[in-house]
Order: sequence, then C-alpha cells, then structure tokens
Amino acid sequence: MDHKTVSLADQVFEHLETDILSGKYQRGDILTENHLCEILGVSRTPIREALRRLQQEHLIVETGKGSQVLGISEDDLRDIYIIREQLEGLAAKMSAEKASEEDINELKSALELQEFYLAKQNSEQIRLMDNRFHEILYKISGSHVFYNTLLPLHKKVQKYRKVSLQSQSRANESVAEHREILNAIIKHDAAAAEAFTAQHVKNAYKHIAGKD
Amino acid sequence: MDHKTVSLADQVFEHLETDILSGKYQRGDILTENHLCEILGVSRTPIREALRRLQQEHLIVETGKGSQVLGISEDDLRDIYIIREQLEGLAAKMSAEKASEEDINELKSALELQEFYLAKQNSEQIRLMDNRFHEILYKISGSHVFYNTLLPLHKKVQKYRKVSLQSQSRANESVAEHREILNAIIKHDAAAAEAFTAQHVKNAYKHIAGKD
DNA sequence: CTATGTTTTTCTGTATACAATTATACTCAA
DNA sequence: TTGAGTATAATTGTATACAGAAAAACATAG
Repeated sequence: MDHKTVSLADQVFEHLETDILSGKYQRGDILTENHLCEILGVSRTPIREALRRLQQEHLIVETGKGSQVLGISEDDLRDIYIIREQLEGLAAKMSAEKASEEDINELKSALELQEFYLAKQNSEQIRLMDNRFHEILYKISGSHVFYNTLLPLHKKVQKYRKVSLQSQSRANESVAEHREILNAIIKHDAAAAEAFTAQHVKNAYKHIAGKD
Repeated sequence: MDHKTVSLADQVFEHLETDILSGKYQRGDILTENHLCEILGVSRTPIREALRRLQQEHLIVETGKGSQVLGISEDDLRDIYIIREQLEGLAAKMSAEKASEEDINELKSALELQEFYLAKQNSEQIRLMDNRFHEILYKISGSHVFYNTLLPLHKKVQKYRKVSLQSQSRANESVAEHREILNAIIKHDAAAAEAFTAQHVKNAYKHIAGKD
C-alpha cells in the first residue's frame, strides 16, 4: 500500500523516539552524534535533524556536549494524566458528533483486534491496538489541535502502559471500556462518549499509579 | 548577563517561528531551503534543522517540494482556547500553591510593566508583557508537562491577541484580570487563582472571537 | 495550436570537510 | 605524589558537494 520511501532522518527520529519512550534510553543518558552514527549506520546530517525534532518534543535537551535524554518521570506521568482527563473526554465528545461510517469501522477494527489479542494474552499487541484506538479517536475529533496535543501525551506514557497492560484484569477492563466508548460513538451519544472516555483515562491512571 | 552565543539554527528557528505566528508567512505559503538561505544569509544546514523543529511544532508540513506553512486557522484558535480554558486554571492553581517570594516578584514585575505600557497605550509592549505573565505562571506551576503544553498553545494565538489588545478597553480588562490572578497567588488562594484564570481565558476568547 | 517527449532546472536528502570549543590525557617540575 | 601547563581527543556547528527525484521549460511533430 504505502510504498512511499521514508527518509533516513524520519527513520532515525522514530527509532530514537521509540527507544526513549520505551525506557531503553533513560533519563540522564547522553547521546552523542558520532555514537548514534555508528550504531545506526548513517551520517550526522539525518541524526542531527532527528535530534532537533526530539528536542522540540522535550524528549532530550542539548547540553553542548551531547544530547541528554529526559524521558518521562512519574511527575510527568501524573501531569500527563491530569491533562488527558481534562481533554480526552472532550475529544471523544467531538468524535461522537462527527464520526462517519468509515471512522466507526476503523475504531471497530482496532477494538476487535484488541479483543483478539486479549484472548491470545498478547499484551504487547493489545497495547499497540489500544494506541491505535486512541489515535483514531483523536483523529475523528476533526481537530488538529486536539490531535497534536493529545497524541504526543499519549505516546509519552507508553513505558508505563506497557507494564499496566500486562495485568490480565486491567487489559480486560481497558478493552471493555473501549467497547463502551465505541458504542456511545456508534449511537452518536456525545455526552456518553465524553463520560466514558474521561472515566477510562481516570481508571487507566489509577491502575498505572497503583492506587486501586 | 546572558552572553551565551546562540547557534544560527536557533536564531533561524525563532525568526521563522515568529514570522509564521505573526502571520507574515501565511497558510499555504511555500518555504524553500535555498530561498531561506538567501534571505537569512546562512547555509542549508541550520535552515534544515530549524525546519525540522517547526515541523515538530506543526507550524509547517513537508511537501517534498518545499515546506508548506500551516499557520493558525480560526478553527485552531477555537480549539486552542477550549484547551486553555481546561488547563490554564489548573496551572494557576498549582502556581498558587507553590509560588515563592521570588516567583511572585517576577509576576509582579511583569504586571507592573503591563500597567506601565497600558498607560502609554503601547499595545505591542502590553502584549509582550502579557506573554511574560502567562509564561511565568506556567513556569511557577512546577510542571514541565503543563509548561510545555501551554506555552506553545499560547504562542500560537499571538496573531489574534495582537489585534485584540489594540482595543484599549480589552487591554484594560485583561490587565485588571491579571491583577486579580496575581492577588490570589499572593494570598496562595489556589481556588481563587484557578477561577480567575479560567475566567480570564474565557474572556480573552470572547473578545478575540468578537462574541461580546 | 496542441500534445508529447526530452532536456534543463530546481529542490531535497545525505555525506563529508573543516573550524571552534571544550574536555581529556599527558608530561614534567617541584 | 601532586599540580600546572600543554598537547590531544572528542564533540558540536556550519558550509558545501553531490546524487536523485520531481517539476518546469522547451522543442518538435501532427
């Protein structure tokens, strides 16, 4: 389908972003350009461009002698969930009002895959399909601003969600909550979509923070 | 004080960011690297690094044949204010809880300058001091996440605020609202700071959107 | 005049060279 | 051994060269 060649700079960005957000590179680690050149096998130009993007995402800071990894602290995690509690319900409300037949099918497909991998107990795939569900939700809202605000925040909690979704019971609940959200959107019930989504974000944080 | 030399890439980024957010470059405009090299008098390397950062801020998109300026539409404006209405009050609440003597002095200084320029009817300087007030507020909250979320959103409404603050009456109200917020923070009255700030953002949008 | 095929130009993506700065290692005297 | 001073390494910032792709300009046949 999508045979558009991706530039090395884009590949490097995604690679490093994933490694930082997964926790492979940890807070305080120093990434030097030459080191990245060696392990990734490309010249400094695409490396530097990727670093400028990571910098703008606040995943690294320039120290003048290497890029220092910031990563996501538990304080960051708490604040991200505070913000998502405020915004994600609104995005779902907007999505419920606007969702087309096709949008709903996309959500349905993501949810069915979650249920499939839930049955297989494949928590890694559950997480990826869970990501897709949220991303589609942001997209359907029709707002670039909501999309561009929520997507990076959601990406940044991956390391913690990974652990949380290894709990069979939480994975179960999470998928069930998605089902409720989807049903509300199918009915174009904006208020229900908002309420279910806000509650879903709250529940996710409760489990991640170990407070339930 | 701050004689730290700023790289060309940083200068180019700030230059282009300002030009896009001020409306000098408009939605749809195409920026080619060579053209930017000529008008800014630097090589492609720092230009490209600046473009990667603008891309990450969603101010431009790569078309494969030049960078297309996105700018901020009126729909974006509405969504930005919806989000700020949700978040900015929370940031103020956090700031009221945490503000040190020095923090408060910083806010006070920014506010006094607003009042000074208000008397001089210098709307451009009022706007800049207004920006500073909000930025300090985000900073005092102590949350990188709130800071990094709110600051870019606030930057993106400059073009519209510029017009709004040319209204003497709105400039007056705005500065008065800041005064209320500051007083609440001085008293460490978190609930009042939250309420005044949320109302301030609402009022700002009402005026910008011409709905009052 | 128009359509088509070809050449030329433009533009990006990447690698590399070089300068400037800063950290590191090393040498030698006390 | 320690300390100062110096040479050396490492690292970033910037400019530039070159390849490849895409668009634009052009020319030619009908």
